[in-house]
Amino acid sequence: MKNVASVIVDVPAMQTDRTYDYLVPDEWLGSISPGMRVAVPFGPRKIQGFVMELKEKGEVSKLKPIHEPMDLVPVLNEELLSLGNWLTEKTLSFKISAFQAMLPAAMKAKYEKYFQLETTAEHVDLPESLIPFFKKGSEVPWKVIEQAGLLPVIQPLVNKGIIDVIYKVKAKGNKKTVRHLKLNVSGTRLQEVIEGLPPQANKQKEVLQYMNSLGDPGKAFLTNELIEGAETTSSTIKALVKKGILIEKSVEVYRDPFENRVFEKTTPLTLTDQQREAILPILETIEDTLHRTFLLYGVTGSGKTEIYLQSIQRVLEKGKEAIVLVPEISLTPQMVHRFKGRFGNDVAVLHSGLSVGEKYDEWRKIQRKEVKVVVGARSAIFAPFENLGIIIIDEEHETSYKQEENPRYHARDVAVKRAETHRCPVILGSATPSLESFARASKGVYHLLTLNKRMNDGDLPAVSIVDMREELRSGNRSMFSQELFDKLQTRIEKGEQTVLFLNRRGHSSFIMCRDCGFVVQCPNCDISLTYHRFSNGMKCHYCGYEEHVPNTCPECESEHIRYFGTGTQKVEEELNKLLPGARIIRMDVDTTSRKGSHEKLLNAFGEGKADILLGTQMIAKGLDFPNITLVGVLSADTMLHLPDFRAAEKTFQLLTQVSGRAGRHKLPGEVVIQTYTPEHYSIELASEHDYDRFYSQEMMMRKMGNYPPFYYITLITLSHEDLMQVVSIAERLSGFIRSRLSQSTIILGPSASPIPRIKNRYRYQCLIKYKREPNLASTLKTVLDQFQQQYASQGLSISIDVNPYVMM
DNA sequence: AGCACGCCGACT
DNA sequence: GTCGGCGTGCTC
Repeated sequence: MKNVASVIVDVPAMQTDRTYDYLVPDEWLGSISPGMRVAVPFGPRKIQGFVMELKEKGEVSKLKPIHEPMDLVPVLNEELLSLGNWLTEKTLSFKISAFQAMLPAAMKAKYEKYFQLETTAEHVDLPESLIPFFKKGSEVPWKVIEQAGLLPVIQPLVNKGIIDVIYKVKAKGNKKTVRHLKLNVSGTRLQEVIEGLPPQANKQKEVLQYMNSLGDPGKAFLTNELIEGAETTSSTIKALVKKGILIEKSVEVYRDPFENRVFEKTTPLTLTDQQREAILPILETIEDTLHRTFLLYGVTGSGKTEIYLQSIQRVLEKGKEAIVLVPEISLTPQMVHRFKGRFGNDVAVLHSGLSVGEKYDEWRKIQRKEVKVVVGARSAIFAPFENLGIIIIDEEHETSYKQEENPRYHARDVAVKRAETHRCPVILGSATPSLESFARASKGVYHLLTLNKRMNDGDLPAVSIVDMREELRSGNRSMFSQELFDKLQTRIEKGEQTVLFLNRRGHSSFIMCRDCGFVVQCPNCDISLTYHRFSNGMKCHYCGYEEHVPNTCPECESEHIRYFGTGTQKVEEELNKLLPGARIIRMDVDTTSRKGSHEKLLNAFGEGKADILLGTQMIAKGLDFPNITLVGVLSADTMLHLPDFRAAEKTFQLLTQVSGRAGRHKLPGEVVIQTYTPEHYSIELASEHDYDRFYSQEMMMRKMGNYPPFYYITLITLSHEDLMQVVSIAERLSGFIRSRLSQSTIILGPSASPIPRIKNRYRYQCLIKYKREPNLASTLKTVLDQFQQQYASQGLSISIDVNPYVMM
């Protein structure tokens, strides 16, 4: 009899990253299976865990029983369980973190401690101060006692066993339910029942008649529905329930984030010759149930989405399911519309704009096989489909597909892994593919599909580069070049729309003294504080530290202290000054933080309610309005100077992306790029829409620098409160790694991280570059084992990022 | 991660 | 002599 369950417990630590065995109590036998969440005792606590397998015998003799199951059906199927193990190995994360990453946040357990009065001790005299708390029941949350400052009072009682500490595992409030009411008597007996009611119960009789009059007697009513329909009150209904004539039942309902929204049904468009050529190999792969990865390289406006849609169509016809990944912010309403328009209610949407509860509901639809297509951000790659027919990753080059916390996975890798198991195609789509993917396509690892014509046969917009140094020399100190300003003005006169793009990354406003150059820094982190207008304060991006803007320079007491950098607000102000009549919509974190505001602003712009759309990264993609004829990039080079070997690639991608917003329809588009480094190849080639040349140029740079795609990289970051400690540990660590890895592997460092201190912890890092390193995984595991165990107690922490995208 | 168990300083 | 500091080690 398999009545022992091995369980991964919810304790993300090196020492607990393994299974623990528990007894399955008889009452749950048969109803607990692998992939379910269970509440288990762990030491004195009670915590959540995932059942990995059922077996006959435990590893140890004394097994504790499972406290209770937390699911009726497994939340992780066999595929996802093994995917979790794979993920753990690839990313060197804890198993529990991998499993949790695959589920909606609502499924992460919450823990609460309670004080409980021993039942046998009920008549014991409690200290007076405690009596009010235990008056209502024998359980009181730990927090309540703590806040009342009574922990010292209660402690001795706990020691004496008069009061126990109990631990509860709480599922976060997730299921939303409504009450359904049904008749409990058959239609034929109903008249009898009505007649049997007391004569004064007129209202009750009416309700029953009403329910009877509406067709089949088994029909369920919502409470509200019934109250309205039968013109009655809840007390009447309660009475009927009490008499057992009506039965009441809680039924799970979904919160529908797209409630009351009609999606116009669309039908497949006729493909262009080029599109037909591109889709053919995909359809063949679907037909033959093969795994293949395609790189769909198509210029903006070339109709990639239609290829996705028609490929999915074929997959659905074969009775299979599809996952579509889109970048976090660009999970634009427009994208959702296109999918919902084509596939209607077969689509679930999973993205960060949804509440925890809404995400849970969408996930449940997938689990219950109520949908066939999921459109979502990174984590949607774990959608619990069992019969996957295709995985699509749109804007494949986007870095948001890499998770920057444990498990540090890349959705692209997971996609390929899942597609292998399901024997289905993966489509990576982009107008500016990542170097990694394009290199793979060139080597034939991926199959390259090219769309180099725009669907409307329109030309790509003309791009002009403005050298801002020249502007400065000729006396223009504003943030708009003459050219951009002129063009902006013409658009407004003609009633056409402009998108102004401000790249704020690495350019956030900081406070600087103009006399001595002093920059206000965070006391805990080695980074300058960011100016926030609404609070007139300065905030640290990394630790949240906040202080007021000083009136005088703390260093030289000069009063010439002001903020630098260009925020969207500042641009807006200047625009208002220069073009008083222009209507501007500003999109940044401040204006889009409220739910749905992102969409609202975009809609307003689409409806022509503004002349200028001003924003940061978030407006770079998805935006597709016919009246946009001008795109301005205020400073193209801000991210070029970040300590990141992908800086040029990111700049090129962003500029290309932004330029693609102009002239997508009938009107021709123009793009103005302002920069201080016009000669940089990423800017120059972006202006010429020349991906191929950019690719070969950048490949050369990567080759010279021994960076991906020529080398794989892994970044190890150590942090510690004590500078001397990190340095010496980092030295030992790099020595150890060097001794274990092959000769051809390059190990850089240890050196201070680009941000050498965060939250008062000093940070050192080692960068490993390798082509083939079979020992890497085992070496890194050993590193974690030895160093973490050795140093965790002394406050050291180690983070390992395989294929990092953020080097800070 | 928590939590208990266990061994050394400043207090009734 | 005890209360309590947090180092060490375990949790099926």
